[in-house]
Amino acid sequence: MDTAIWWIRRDLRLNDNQALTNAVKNAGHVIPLFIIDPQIINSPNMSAMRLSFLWQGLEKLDGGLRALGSELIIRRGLPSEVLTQLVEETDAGVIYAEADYSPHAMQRDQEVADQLPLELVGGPGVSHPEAVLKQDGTPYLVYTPYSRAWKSIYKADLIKLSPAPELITTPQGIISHALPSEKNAIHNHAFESGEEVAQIRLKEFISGEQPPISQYADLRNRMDLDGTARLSPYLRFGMISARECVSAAYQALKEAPDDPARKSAETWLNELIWREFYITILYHYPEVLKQSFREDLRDISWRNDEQEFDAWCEGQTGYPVVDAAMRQLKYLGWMHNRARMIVASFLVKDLLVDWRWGERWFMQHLVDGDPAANNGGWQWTAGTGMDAAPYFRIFNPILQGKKHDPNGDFVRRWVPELADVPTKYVHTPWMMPPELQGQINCIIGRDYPQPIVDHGFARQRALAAYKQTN
DNA sequence: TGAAATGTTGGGGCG
DNA sequence: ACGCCCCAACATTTC
Repeated sequence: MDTAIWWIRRDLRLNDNQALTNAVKNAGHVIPLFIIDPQIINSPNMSAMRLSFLWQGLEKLDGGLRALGSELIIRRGLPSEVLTQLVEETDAGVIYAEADYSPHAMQRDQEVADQLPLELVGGPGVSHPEAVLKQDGTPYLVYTPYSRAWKSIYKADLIKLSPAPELITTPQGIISHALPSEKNAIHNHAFESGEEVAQIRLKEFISGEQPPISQYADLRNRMDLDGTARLSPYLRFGMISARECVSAAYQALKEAPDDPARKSAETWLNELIWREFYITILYHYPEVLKQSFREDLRDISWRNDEQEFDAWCEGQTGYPVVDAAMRQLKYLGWMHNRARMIVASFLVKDLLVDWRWGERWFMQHLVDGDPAANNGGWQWTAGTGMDAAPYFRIFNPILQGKKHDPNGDFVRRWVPELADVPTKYVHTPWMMPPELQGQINCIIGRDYPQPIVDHGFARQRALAAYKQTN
């Protein structure tokens, strides 16, 4: 077996890459291949920013490969056809790829495996979806027991990272297609693509440079601060491995036995395990992409008002925190985790819009957009998922703003109309006395919208709508 | 990884 | 000195 194809999908990295490691170990020649699958690229759920992030990530990967004596081969087409063709061309004896458990990927890989020697190794998370199960062999549906079982299986000393290869030998003269010409159309300053950036970000986060991990538990909910790791886009494309992140979390836990730091490391580890939980759920229950997990909540009479949905999308609801977050999403292709919960609760509960509308909008805009985590998050907020928030848990956008953006800096940054609103009114600008509105040249209803719905009223309406299905 | 409604307690003003 | 009321602060229940 002299030639192996390393089929790259969501593992754009050289470090701790089991597919790559296997290929290098078991074959003299390795062909790193990325297939531009028109089905994925042209999907209505694709985001322009996510695509740009991908193209730029591929360029970075190509650079890394060239430093090791190799290069990235790019082909366009249906994966099974492209691979058949390339195997014929190069006489490759095996294809290594990192497993991907989303329904679309599983079907694609099955088609390939039916015709070609495909070896799936590793995966998007630390755990295999079949590995963490209850005594009776069925998947956990509640997070806490799941995480307990997860931690008892994947202990710190079990996670051994494999270093990047020192040399990759790739046959010369294999035809590679160019990346699309619009690949550099969007440059995201908040999330520069590539494995190198991801590595730096993880190290800074752990060592406590910019957002100190020792205060993560306290600061992670502050929308006005950079209290989170901001690694989600890199995890989404495997520019850093989940194993490396978990390993780093364990390390931080070991080195910080006292409280603020210890609790922070534990909290971050749990966030990573939430990711594993949702990957596992989607693997066992792929139908959650189509409908609510809970059967008793499948026929809520959503209002689905298109105008209100548009106002939500564009950050024009009149609730400053909601609008700031939605504009942050559009601008950065990323939203703070706390903000995701707030805007999701607002859409689903206050506006009574089907959670799937919000799920789709997020997929169309998030650089880190991933079906498992995104669906899990939306079903959690809507109360329709497993171990979800109870239906009566309705976020108050004003209180959430005051609590998690206490000075209003997050609002002022993303909603410039409100830049001069004093902190007292920054989360309730419609309460400003008319004189003040004139003074700062921010007339509510003219320069910034009135709230499109009264939260108190909307809350009652949501409770009634959810109760009706029970 | 909520918020609102309702219940309880205790200090202080006051007749 | 006493009972009464008010209400903030906190606790519990409910959605």
